[in-house]
Amino acid sequence: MPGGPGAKLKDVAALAGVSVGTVSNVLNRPEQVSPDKRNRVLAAIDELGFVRNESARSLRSGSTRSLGMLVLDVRNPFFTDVAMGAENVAEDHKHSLILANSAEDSGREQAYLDLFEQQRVQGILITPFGQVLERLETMRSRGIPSVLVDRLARTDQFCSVSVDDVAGGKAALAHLLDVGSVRPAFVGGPFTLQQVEDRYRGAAEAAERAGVPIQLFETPDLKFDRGRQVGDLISKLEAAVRPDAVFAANDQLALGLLQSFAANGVRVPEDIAIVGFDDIDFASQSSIPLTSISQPRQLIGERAAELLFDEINDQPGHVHSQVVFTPELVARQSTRRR
Amino acid sequence: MPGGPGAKLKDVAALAGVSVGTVSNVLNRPEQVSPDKRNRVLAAIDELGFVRNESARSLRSGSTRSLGMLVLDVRNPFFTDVAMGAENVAEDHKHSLILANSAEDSGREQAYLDLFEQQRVQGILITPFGQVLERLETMRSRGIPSVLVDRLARTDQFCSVSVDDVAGGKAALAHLLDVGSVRPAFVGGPFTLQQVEDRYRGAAEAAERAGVPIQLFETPDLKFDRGRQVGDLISKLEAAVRPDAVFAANDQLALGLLQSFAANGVRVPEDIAIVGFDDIDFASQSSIPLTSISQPRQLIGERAAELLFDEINDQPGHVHSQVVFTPELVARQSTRRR
DNA sequence: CCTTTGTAATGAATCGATTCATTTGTGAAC
DNA sequence: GTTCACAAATGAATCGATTCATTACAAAGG
Repeated sequence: MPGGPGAKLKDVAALAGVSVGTVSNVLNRPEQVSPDKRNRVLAAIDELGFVRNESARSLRSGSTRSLGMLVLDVRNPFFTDVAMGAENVAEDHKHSLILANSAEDSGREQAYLDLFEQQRVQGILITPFGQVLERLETMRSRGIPSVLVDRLARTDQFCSVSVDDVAGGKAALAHLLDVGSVRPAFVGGPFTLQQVEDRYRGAAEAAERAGVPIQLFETPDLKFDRGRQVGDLISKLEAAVRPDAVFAANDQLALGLLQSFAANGVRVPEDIAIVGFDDIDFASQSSIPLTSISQPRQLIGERAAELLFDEINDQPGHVHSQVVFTPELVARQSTRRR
Repeated sequence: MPGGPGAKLKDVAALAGVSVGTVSNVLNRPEQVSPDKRNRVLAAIDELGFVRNESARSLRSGSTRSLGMLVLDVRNPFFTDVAMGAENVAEDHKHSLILANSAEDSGREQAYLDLFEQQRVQGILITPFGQVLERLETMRSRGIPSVLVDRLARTDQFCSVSVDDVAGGKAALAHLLDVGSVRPAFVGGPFTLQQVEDRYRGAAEAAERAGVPIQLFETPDLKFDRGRQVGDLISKLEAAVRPDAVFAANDQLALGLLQSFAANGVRVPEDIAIVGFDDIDFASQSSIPLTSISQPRQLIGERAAELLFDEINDQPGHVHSQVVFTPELVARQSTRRR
């Protein structure tokens, strides 16, 4: 069973007493080989511990069996969930997914695209960070298509899978009003992030429609610590002017707010209700379970991978499409009606 | 700049008016090429948009520039942090890291090892799930070494990087006693997991040394929901017999306990103190920040990758070594002295 | 002026699997 | 008995870069 290190196709053929072409056929089109020889070949493979050399395979055949996926931050559970969805679809197509992390760094982003190009991946799933759309178009013209993930393609040059953040923002604020808020606030930023912009816009629309003003607390990023800072700020306001509900642009911020409020004796939801966005696992696992806007993370990854395979296989006839999911509000204790 | 799709080395050579060997040298040993030709070649590469074919490169040269990493669960922030550490080291060595997720499934684990073998990765970082040590030894004998991550190698056949869970357990319980606990409990399971076993053993030793009995709540897994279930159970106990402190085998469980206690009106830390294990981000981000045992996650990944490169480069002279980090207790509000 | 030494450059052979045009073999049909 | 159709098997050519033995050339030494 062990076999010497590095048996090759030729060795298998010799041991099985067949030609190399036949061994190759057993590997790639077993149904075209007579059962007799097929078994002999399989036995030889087993005996020699033969493992096909993927480099040689893809060099000759001209195509690899892999996709590249480039995300903004592997540490964010949102992206690992999306990646798992994509991976499952890739697996169905007998492809493997190479997961890379641009870590919100243009240099790394470019480096990984270089790598994908050298490896001749069949296609790329990407949450773009820097200015890469032009390069992606070039890559497509050279035979490597890509699909934008968690980001709506403005042009019709790409397929994309994203979530309707405006609708999400609207739902969040509508819910807050519904549980009785009269002084809602929005916490988030920077507004250069399309998602923050959209979520705020949705919330503002809903507020305006109800004739309620909305306070704005802008943050330089979406991390936990910012949430805590803003929370400390809000806690110090006089009860008469203090918001009675907060919509945070993501769950990290919301958790920061929650921790600050707990530390400052502001009760949630009695004094202030909170809605987050993303519905990461830890939203529901917080001491006070957090109401949040839930995105179909795994589904996003699946659809993106499906679109990509569609483009890979269909090539000329492919029409780009933009899939937009509508997120859903999941009500929990942090907005329980007072 | 765009260039036709798929320029190859030969085309570059033709355009630059040099031989293919020279172009290859520019790519691999630029210092051995005269500046004049080097520049002409680089210009040609740029003009044609040439991208080297990694399959051809590694087929001929006999070695790839990649490592495989196989973790138990990409969704667990612990592993993504470890992976980031490993990735950084791989990058320093101009290698790329292929991250794969066995998702605690033996089938997937085997499938990814197949893949790594076919891709001829230079080495493998793995948190084993099923019975794979024997296979890993076979793979090493065929030229693909591996390092065990977050798991102590019992044999001296492997390098490994892990954490001293016994010491961690000891520290956790010592801390609880230190803040005044007289009826501590341990929550976790199954005990077939080496880590659970070790953490409990450490805690039990510390308790025994102090002459304090320790209650045991065994769970079938380490997930959040189990923590909540056990929490509900504990909350219902009469105050006189109820534990006054809990050491949870990981942070997920601890967060579950915390949520349950909050819901049942059991105050933390006044009524019950809690210590977790792993110190994931969400431990500190909980409403009541959680005391936890912190592991140097990134460092674990870095050291593991370094050991792997050591073995890859040193081959015959390599001596396997077991790196064991001692975890550190980070005290937070959940164990604040009453 | 010839030889030696060393650096640059060359290009044919090579890595290991796949492909495909060709050959071989088998049974059915006439 | 011969022909035909079709399935199975063959093996040389091929993918694109790297390698390395060889050649070309220049400078230095005698």
